[in-house]
This record gives sequence, C-alpha cells and structure tokens, in this order.
Amino acid sequence: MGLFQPDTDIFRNRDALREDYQPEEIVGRDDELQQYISALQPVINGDQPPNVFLYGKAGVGKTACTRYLLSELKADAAEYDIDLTTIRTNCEDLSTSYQVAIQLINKLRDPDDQLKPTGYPRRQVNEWLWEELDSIGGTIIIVFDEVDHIEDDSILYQIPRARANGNLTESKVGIIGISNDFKFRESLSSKVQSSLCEKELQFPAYNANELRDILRQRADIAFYDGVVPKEVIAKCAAFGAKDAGDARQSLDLLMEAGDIAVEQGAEEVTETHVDEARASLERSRIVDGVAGLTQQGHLVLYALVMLHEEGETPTRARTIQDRYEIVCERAAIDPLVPRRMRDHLNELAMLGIASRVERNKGEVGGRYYEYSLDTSPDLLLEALDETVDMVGVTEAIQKRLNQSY
DNA sequence: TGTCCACCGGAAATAACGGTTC
DNA sequence: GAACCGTTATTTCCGGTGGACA
Repeated sequence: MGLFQPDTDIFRNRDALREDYQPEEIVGRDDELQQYISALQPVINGDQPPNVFLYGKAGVGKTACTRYLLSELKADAAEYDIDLTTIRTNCEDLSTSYQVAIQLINKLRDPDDQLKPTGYPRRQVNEWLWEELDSIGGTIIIVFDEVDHIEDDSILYQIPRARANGNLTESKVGIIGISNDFKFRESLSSKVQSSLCEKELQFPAYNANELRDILRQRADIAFYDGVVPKEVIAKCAAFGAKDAGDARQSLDLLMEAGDIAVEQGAEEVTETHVDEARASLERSRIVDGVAGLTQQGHLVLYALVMLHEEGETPTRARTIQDRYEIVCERAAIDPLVPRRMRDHLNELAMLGIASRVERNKGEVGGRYYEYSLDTSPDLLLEALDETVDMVGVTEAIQKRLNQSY
C-alpha cells in the first residue's frame, strides 16, 4: 500500500462549505435582497452610484449577498452598455485610512509597482489613489468589507466627495460599507454619516429554520446523497442559531464534522462527528487566539495559568501583577507597568480565554475586577509552548520557579 | 446622605521601528 | 546619511465609578 490513498467518498465538492463559495441562489434573505437591489438601481440608470451601508452580525449573509448582487449587476450593466468596475477590499487587517488607500492602490497597480505599507506622505498616497481611480473611468463601486476595523474614517468621506472636490473627473465612485458592529455607525463623524449612510440595510440574524435551509442547500452540493442525515444538519444549525444566527459558524462546523468523518473512514456524518468537530474548532480558536498575542501577552497569560493551577483564581489584577513580575524576572524580560498589564488581561477576556467579574467592597475595598481562567490550562500551556517567543522560556520559568518554592 | 476606597479606563505623550526621499 | 513619514506598543497622567459604611 502506498503512502497516499484517496479519502473515502463522502465529499462531492467540499468547497461548497467554504466561506468564499458563491451559491447560485441566496437562501432566506429575500427582503434584504429586494432592498439592496433598489439601492443599487441608480447604477443601471447611469447615475452617480449610491453609497450603501450594511449592518448585521457576523455570518448573516452580508458579504454573500453583496458578492451575488454585484455579479448580477455587472452582467446587467454590460447589457445596458454601462462601464462598471467593482473593487472588493477587506479591511480586516487594516486600521487606518492610509493603509486602506495603499491597499486599494496596490490592487489597481501592476504587481511590480506596489507600494510599501508606510513611509509616504498622506497627501501623496491620496494623489496616487485618485490617479488610479480616474484612469479606470466609468462607474466604480468599492466594497469595504469589515469597515469597522478602520479607526479613522477620512477615506470614507473623501472617496464619495472626490468628484465634487475635483479629484476625479473621469470616474464616478460609490462605496458599499459592510460592518459587523452596530455601534460603528455612531462612531462615524457626521460628515461621513451624511454621505455614506444615505442607504442603510440591516441584516437580521438567521433563525434556526433559515440556517437549516442554508445548510441543506450547501450540504447537497458538498456531500454525496445520503451522507448527511437530518439530525446532523439540525445540530449544526442549532449551534449557529444559539450564538447569533451565524451561518458561517454552522458551515464551518459541518465542514469540520465532514473532515473528521473522512479521517475515520466513516460512510456518513454522525452527531458524534459534530460533537468532535465542535471541540476541535473550539480548540483551534483558542490556539489561534494565543498565537496572536504579543510576547508580553503570553507572559501575562502564563502568570494567570500558574495562579489558576495553584487554585488562587479568581483573583484581582494586583495579585496577577505580582506574579507576572516574578515571571518576567525569571524570563529576563522587563515587566510592563500595571496599566498596560491590565490591557493584556482585558484582551484575554475578550478572546474568551479568561473571564472577569466586577467586585465592589465600597469604602473598605473599592471597585475592582476578579479574573479567572476560562479555558483548559493544559491546552493553554500547549499553545504557549508552541509560540515562537516562548520557546524554552516556559520551561526555564517553570524550572526556576520550582527551585524557589 | 455623603464620603471614600482602589481600581478602571480614556487620552496624550513618548520611544522604537520600518519605510521613503533627496 | 539626514530629514521626514506613519504605525505600534508602551508609559504617564488623571478624572470616573459605585457600593459599603458611618
């Protein structure tokens, strides 16, 4: 027998479960699509393209609907002789308008003429952006996915006004902003609110029935007939519905369950596979979270894990600070000031690795938080050991701490 | 009712870094 | 190589908070 063998045949087309898969038909978003279509109508009329804002929690079909409608719109525009260009950009790893502008320019330029992420004056970057956009001509729609990651909104009012300000003469540009964060709208300056939010669409969460329909649709494409029983679909749907009507979560879960079934050589996906898939996804969420922390974050986490192991949690930031400083000393790294250490603790809480509870002892104790570990310490230690900046460090700390106790 | 504890968390300042331009 | 540019992590400063206690 060779080293490689084909997997058992349960997947017909695994890609149909991936996030970027474009289904032929959008399920459960009829009203939203209708509103969306009328918002985009000016494009077909050859008018100034609209600025549209989409709100809704993660995995409720904002991106999928946009992708679907824009491809339809492009086909229809071609039919009516309208010169339409669409540009999609994800702002996930971007935090400023400057970086967004650079990413846009790089998308429009030759691969051998790319800009570096920093170093140029702001003005220059804007100039380049106008040049690139103007050289396209016609109608342009720019989609900013996850706009809420951008901390300053200057690009969001500069683009819609570029034509009025004489920066663009050949092109008409409209923006579609997609946001997971409802509060993002209020954080926008009034300048942006008036121009960008002319059309707003709310995407509500999917209910369990809609989720089931979506899963069924995708599963029928992804798997061979009879491989995924009803109960499995229902279980995955319930998982997504419980959290926030999140279709992406459900689809990820189903895909993972399918992978596990393949690994085990099973002929169909069972509820047990779904349970295992859930544990596995949870695990990788934590591992990824830990991997994304800075070195100082790792040290803070390490201190918290130690306190947990000793049964000292829940505990306040001050005691964690003390332990953290010991850890830093053993690791020969300068400790951070308490204010900053608290920021790292809060980050752990945000990631769901730690949790915190407010306490208030009034005049004798004041107000403070108590932190505790929310995750298996074994998994965390394992993840810490794998991170580059902690290789060898955890062991060294452990050894030297054991000696001094 | 008012006081007060002790941390919380926003904001401004600073340092270090990777980059460009002349 | 000096001046300039933007970003990020960090430090420093300081007003805010809310329940227990008198």
